[in-house]
Amino acid sequence: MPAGNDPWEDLLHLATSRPKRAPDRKQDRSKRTEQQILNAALRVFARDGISRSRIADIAAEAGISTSTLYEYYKSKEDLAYDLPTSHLVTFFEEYKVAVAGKISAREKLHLYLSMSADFAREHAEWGRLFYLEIWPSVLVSETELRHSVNDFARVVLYLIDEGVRQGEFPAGRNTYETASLLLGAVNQVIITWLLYRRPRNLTKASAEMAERVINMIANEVV
Amino acid sequence: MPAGNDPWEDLLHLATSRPKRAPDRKQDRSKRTEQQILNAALRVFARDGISRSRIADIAAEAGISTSTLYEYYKSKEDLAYDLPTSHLVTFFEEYKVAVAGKISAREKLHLYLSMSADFAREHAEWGRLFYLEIWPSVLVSETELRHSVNDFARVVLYLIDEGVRQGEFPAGRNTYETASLLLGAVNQVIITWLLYRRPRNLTKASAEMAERVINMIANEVV
DNA sequence: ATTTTTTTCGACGTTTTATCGGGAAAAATC
DNA sequence: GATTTTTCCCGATAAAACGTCGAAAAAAAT
Repeated sequence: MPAGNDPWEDLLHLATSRPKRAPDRKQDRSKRTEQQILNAALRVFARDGISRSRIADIAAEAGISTSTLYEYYKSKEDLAYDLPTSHLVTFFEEYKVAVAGKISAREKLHLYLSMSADFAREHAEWGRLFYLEIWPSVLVSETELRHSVNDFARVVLYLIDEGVRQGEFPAGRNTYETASLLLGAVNQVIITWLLYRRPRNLTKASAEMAERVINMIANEVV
Repeated sequence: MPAGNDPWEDLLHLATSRPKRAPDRKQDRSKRTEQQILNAALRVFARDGISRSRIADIAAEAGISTSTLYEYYKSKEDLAYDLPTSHLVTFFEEYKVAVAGKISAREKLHLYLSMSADFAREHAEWGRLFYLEIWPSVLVSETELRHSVNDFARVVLYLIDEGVRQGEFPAGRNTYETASLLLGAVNQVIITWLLYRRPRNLTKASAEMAERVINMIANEVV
């Protein structure tokens, strides 16, 4: 699918087609091994945190030797930063499907924020890795992963702009500031849940928060 | 100073008196060495990130041998998590002084959020360490540092409650949710600045954000 | 069946982390 | 001001984790 005329479609398409640095493996056996590594790494990273995790543990968990793991990833860091991408692509794909029926920017935005929290809840191991270790990391800015991370924020930016254009949100506010407000508020809820499992019902809490903040923005007197 | 009757005073007092796991060093020479270690560690951690930093580098930067460093901290992690505390205490002390004149919860809250951003700007190396590596870390919940981190959020919680009691903010909202909203929004601005140095003027941007969100909360129709 | 390509792994070298005991420097005691 | 005691520092060295390489095993191609 080439770049069309609809910038919204283009944005989502881009987000769902980030190249997963394909290692160009020929045999099926390799694809299985790779999957085993990723699954094992996710478990170990989420359990011990990236810095405390040992390559040997991940390899053992995956049922292979350490040297085989190095055949696939050149370092622990490499593995850690490659890991979140595929999940993130999945999230964008799910969102793409779910958002299809929605018309207003408001609805799209609300869905986006709620779904991101729900995705973190459903994939809690991934969530811990992504929200608590990868996203805030100083080092992301130097990796390929940063494109996916940027896509994540760019969607919010776009939807706010759209909302303003369609008169759903008042004009006259810095879009970046508004995006930070939305993302910051919802992410804070997600992070607290990942760390302390509170509030108990993340789905409800994040949907409420999204609803509340979007309302505030819509009703803001400029 | 013992625990008095003013819960606000007590809260601030607690935050400024978190025990810095004192290694009980007797000689002045040691105090100097310790300070050299902390300074060196801050520089190295901020430059390379915790995981990439090497004990040997920190020791060299501090002008001591690695074994001496181990005399003071039993591991790299230990050092990393001990580092932010003293700065955080300094922040609370500065805030304590600055807030003395303020009466309304709104003013206190605005000052708090603005000052926290400004503090991160003035101590950018510390800021990178604290906001990007320590705070979100899965591991904080197991360290002493978490008390200081909790103090940080507790102040916001308290001030929102106070604002509600005094009629500055509407009642009927979950205080935790409101606190997440405020903290999340302002922290997002700080984090973005630490990572990308944008927006250019953090002082202005964070003050604006604080102002905006506090206004929204004050004018919210429940 | 043989050759070629792909994948895996054990053995080994390197880097980083951490320990330990002896000796120097400072403080305390006389 | 000489001694004893305590505190502090470092070189040598052990332990652990990281990373490499060549050869063997498995799969695919001929």
